Amino acid sequence: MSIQARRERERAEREKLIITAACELAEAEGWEAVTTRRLAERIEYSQPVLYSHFKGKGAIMAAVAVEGCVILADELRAARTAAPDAGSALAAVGAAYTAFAERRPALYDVIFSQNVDLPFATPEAPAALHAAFGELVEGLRPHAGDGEDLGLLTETYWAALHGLVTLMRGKRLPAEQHERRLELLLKRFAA
Amino acid sequence: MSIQARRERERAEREKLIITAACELAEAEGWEAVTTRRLAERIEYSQPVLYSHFKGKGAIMAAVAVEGCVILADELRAARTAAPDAGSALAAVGAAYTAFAERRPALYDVIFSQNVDLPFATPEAPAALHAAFGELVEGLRPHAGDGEDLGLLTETYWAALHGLVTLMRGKRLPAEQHERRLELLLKRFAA
DNA sequence: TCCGAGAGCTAGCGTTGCTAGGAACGAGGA
DNA sequence: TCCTCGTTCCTAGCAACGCTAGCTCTCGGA
Repeated sequence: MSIQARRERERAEREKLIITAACELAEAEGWEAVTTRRLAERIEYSQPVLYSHFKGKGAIMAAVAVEGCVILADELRAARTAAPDAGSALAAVGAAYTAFAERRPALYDVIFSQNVDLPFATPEAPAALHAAFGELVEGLRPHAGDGEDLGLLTETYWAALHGLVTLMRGKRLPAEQHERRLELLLKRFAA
Repeated sequence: MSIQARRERERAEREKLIITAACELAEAEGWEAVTTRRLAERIEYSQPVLYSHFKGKGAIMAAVAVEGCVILADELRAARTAAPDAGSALAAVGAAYTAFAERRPALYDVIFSQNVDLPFATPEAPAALHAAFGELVEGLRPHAGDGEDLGLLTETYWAALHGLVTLMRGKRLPAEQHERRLELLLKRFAA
């Protein structure tokens, strides 16, 4: 029985190892550099071992995405609660969001841009993702107009942040004016 | 001399053929289905012929993107000039933009999401892309506040549209509420 | 009629994600 | 103590990918 337990524990540890290795590799060299062979080499096991833990590369990316949601939610909450007043919380959360995207692009991409077979716009989505969205909701709550759906308003604000971030990372928008665009966006959403 | 001319004409036609084949294939089955082998089969030439026209698959995608910019610019201009008044032009352009993204997702992706080695946020960017951006600028002009940079405001509005579109296509936002989110965005940008 | 340039083909390289099949290890029973 | 059987993990390989080397064959020009 305890042998079984040890095996399961070791297996869980190795699974964690795969996820962190994939995350590190992606952040260091981008997702296109994350191949199953390099990943296997990094965890010092053979390639097929990955497939005994995950259905495929996509499932590994999904696992990294779930971990990433936790980090993002933490950072957004920290930013919001550290804001001096409710009025500046929106700006704080927005800045934290784009900072996360800039600082951890691979993590951001796998959560919000890549196709990773995870439930998103449903209750089954990762709890941390709902938590992250909740931080945006709280940031916007004081600025929702009468009769405005707070959830929809948050989705729209979130989409704007996402657009700024992805267009910038894809070189469609010059990075140097990012702060001023963020400022403009805030002015439009702070009613 | 005329032989030379005929050859160059045929070559140009074949190049066009490659681009339209890539575009059609991408729109029918997505860019991941566009392989050099399938493309070659489709144009009824062997694979290496593609490389005598384009440096690689990326260059083919870039060519498709340039074509796509022309279509997008046309549709945005049509929407804006058909708007009854300057006040509704912003809504018209925004709706036309997201409609384009929804109707021609492969084209939209290659222009705005994929990595395609094209100059974007510079004067060397495709002229049609500047034209498309110009339509957004004109839509926003009546709504720019005093001291607001119209260019930056347009970039921000554009980013918001882009975010709505990409999050929806990536299943991060439910499609059914799209119209209401667009409405909310418009209300915030129509000063 | 012959030659040479060039266009386009076949074949193949290295890499990708993923899988089949066998070897080796280790727990449990005789 | 030894055998057996199940599990774990590795070697090897498949099909498909982007891309390229090198040969063939056509065809315009002398």
